[in-house]
Amino acid sequence: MNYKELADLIFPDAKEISYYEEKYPERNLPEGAIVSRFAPSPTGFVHIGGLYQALVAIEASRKTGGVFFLRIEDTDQKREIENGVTDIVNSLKDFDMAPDEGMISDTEEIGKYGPYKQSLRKEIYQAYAKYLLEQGKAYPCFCTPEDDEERRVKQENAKIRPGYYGVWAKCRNLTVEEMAEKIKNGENYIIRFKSPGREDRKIKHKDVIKGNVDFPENDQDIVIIKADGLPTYHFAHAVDDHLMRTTHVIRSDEWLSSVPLHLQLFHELGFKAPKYAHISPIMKNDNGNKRKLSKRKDPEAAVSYYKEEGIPVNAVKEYLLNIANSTFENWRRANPDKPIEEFDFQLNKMSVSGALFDMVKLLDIGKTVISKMTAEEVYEKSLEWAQKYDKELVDMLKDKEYSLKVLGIERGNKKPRKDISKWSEVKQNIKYMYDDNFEEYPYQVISDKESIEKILNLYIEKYYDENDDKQTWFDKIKELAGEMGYAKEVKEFKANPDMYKAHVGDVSTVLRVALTGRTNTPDMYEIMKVLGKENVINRFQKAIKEMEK
RNA sequence: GGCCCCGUGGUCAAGCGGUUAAGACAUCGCCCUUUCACGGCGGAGACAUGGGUUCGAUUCCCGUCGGGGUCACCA
Repeated sequence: MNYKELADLIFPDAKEISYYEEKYPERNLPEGAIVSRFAPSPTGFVHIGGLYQALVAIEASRKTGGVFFLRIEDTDQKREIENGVTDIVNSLKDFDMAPDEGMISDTEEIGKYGPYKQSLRKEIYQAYAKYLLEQGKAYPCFCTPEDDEERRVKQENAKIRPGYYGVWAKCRNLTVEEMAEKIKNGENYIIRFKSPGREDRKIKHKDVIKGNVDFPENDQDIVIIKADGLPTYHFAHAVDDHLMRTTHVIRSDEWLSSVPLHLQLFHELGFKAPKYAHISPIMKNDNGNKRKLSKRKDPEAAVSYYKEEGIPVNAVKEYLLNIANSTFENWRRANPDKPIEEFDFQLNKMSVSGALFDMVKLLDIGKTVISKMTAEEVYEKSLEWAQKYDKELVDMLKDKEYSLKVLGIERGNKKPRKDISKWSEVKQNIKYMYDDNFEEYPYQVISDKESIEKILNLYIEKYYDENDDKQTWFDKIKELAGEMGYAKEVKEFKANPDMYKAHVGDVSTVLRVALTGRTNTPDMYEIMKVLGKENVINRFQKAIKEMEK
């Protein structure tokens, strides 16, 4: 009995690896092209950190004329959730981040390097495991989970490094005959990698983001094929990223410490190792401590949150890009109207330390992004959002022509209005333009019934003319203020505060409150224009009646 | 605990041996203005700490402290 025969005994049907090497040839890509991927497990909702990684991978690959693909890492069926893959695919779509290759639905995929779902690649992993077995670089391990647990406890009690290595690697030293014997006897086993490493030796690794990092060599005989016949992450990573011809593995930095193992795996498998770029995760401040955004505690951890809140897709991407490459902000200021695709993203300029998530800043970007949109765009996007999340808004927006006017107030000029940061704010922002049943009339400086009635009546009867231009319109309000004995100019009022009870601004406020039920609104002249004469007068009359109650 | 990563204003961060230590968000004040949002101007606010190396350290080295990650038949 030799290794070859043992390998045949374990995987009798596995193909030669040359078959796969030929089936998945090196990619014919321009020099320097980055092939990267997003490789999530379908074990829960898509995390903002995942989206961040995917965005970085996309940017890196697109900027270099490479490929970005989506691989599903579903080798742990226990943790899998329903619709996991669909969620991932749709989340990427929602952010206009559909992959060039890989899964495009729960069952469909595109690209020549598939299958892109690991559970469908079982025979490939087995072929490579067999290849390792044949060379004596892997071996079957008959230790039961109980054995492993016992070992762990012993190691812990003795305060020595835990794991399956050295003298603790019991099955490592079994003879081929003993192994074959046990297998023939029907004993359960898994396949372990026979690590050639030594803990007292160092390896050097140059990470694209973290820079030079030295580690002790890996000496753990890690499991490569589990009892269910599926590979562990490490083995699948090596086989897949080799076969899919990944050039850059861009992943969360929780993987940094397994780099020695991965490098060893690539080497023993005879693969050229990819470059690694370990990204620091997005953190959150929790009572003075930094921690990862948590699925349980933080709603904003789920990408679905942004969709539900209606935070513009581009705002999220700009915010993330900003964290990824701090030069983005400067670029954006210099190029306020360019699409983000034109930004020259640099993988190696990423920050090494983890950023704290800043919702305030995100929302600020949201404001800016929305302020640059046309009324038509704002209309379409809000409607699209509303159809999913707010029927009342859908109703409001029914009259498109009118809505475009409403949303067009103070929009499209040099200093566009910046008051909406997300689609879920639209309704509150424009409600009064559709509905004149105000909960209250919060009058301010001028608040006595008599003065208000007088102002409103005078305005309707004597001053309001829907055909006035803006200057005339405002001059008339000044006149009205004068007629009431208020200061016609705010400056004058400020110069002689004792001479007047109020000023033209206070008169405007009365009109504004009567018209909109609010103290703060966009330009009132435009509001009146959009509302139209009939509405304006009706609203003022209603306000007068309201005073009499 | 071992190993690894990180540490510039509240936050994101430029800077990488000599700088008045940028900028953005947030905050405060003023200006603009019929209100708000915007815009303009200005203010306050930082190199975790102790040792080295150096003529000179935010920048380089070591320790300390602080934060994070990792040590599964999970990814």
